[in-house]
Amino acid sequence: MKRDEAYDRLVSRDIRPSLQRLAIMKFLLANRTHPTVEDVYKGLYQKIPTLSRTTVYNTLRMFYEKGAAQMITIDEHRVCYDGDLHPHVHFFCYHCEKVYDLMDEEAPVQYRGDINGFLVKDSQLYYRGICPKCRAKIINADKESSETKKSERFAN
Amino acid sequence: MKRDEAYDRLVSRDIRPSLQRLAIMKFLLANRTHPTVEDVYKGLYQKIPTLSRTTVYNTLRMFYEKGAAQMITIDEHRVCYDGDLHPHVHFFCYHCEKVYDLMDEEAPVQYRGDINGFLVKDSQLYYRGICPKCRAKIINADKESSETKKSERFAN
DNA sequence: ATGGGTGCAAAGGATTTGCAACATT
DNA sequence: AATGTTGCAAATCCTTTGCACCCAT
Repeated sequence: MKRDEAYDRLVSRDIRPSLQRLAIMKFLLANRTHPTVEDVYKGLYQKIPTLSRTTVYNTLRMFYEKGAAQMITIDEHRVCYDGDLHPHVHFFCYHCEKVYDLMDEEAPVQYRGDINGFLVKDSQLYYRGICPKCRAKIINADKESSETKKSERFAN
Repeated sequence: MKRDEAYDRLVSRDIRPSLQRLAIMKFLLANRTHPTVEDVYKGLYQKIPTLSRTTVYNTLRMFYEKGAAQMITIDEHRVCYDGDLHPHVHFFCYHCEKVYDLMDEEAPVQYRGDINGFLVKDSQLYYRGICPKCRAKIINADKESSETKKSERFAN
């Protein structure tokens, strides 16, 4: 049984466990929804009213740099983070703009180290498309209107 | 021998080959350096002085949506594009901030279609780390100074 | 007192939007 | 005429930076 996963995650990566850092890491471990900076900030500033976005930005970035979190750039508009360090595939729905895990899909590569002189430190496998919920919505929406929908902008 | 690869690429994806679109696609096919919007704009506005960034933004995005180019979000700060449609691995050096192709690496997955209800339209495999040139530079730089360098910010 | 951590306000920069002008069929 | 395309200017929004304050050692 693990005592404090967040605390351990921090100290094992040489990150001093300040109040804010612990709270942010706890949030990351409790919310496996690939939160953005804004998500983390909003989820936390009630408990920590003095929290600033700057701290969240700096802290999440540092978590990534120290290997304590994954940084996900699947969404062109904003970065999000993942406390789950196990390699897994991410799926971005460009209809609802959410990021999903595709756990069943194997993430075949997670190379580290040297590849032809390139020093690989982390890797990400991204799929993009439309999630099941949005597919269902789109089918219904299509029955009612004919205006251009986001899903239709993409080639099949 | 191919007549006009750019033209063919456009019309085959139902994109009307305007002057600007042709120029942008030509640029993409001639410059396999993963150009950003700014790169394309700067490379073209001498020949097409009236060209606007807006058009480059809109056009590159549309190329992606129509399947005429790859959109690469490996760099958190800006999107870049790739006229090469063959699946291949991209490497981002967070020292020089350039995107490289890792052609030797196989891109093992390029799934399309339905995965557990998720409709996959495109996929990207990204590696991040330090490129050969920057590794060499860093080794030399380390001999001279001891200030914190970008490469040192990342855990090993 | 010294260095690390935090937070505010401002700056920076990439991308999008609204709309008018233009081209094309 | 109608529709699609382009481009300017403004707006938006994510992220970073500079700096002062605070806290812990």
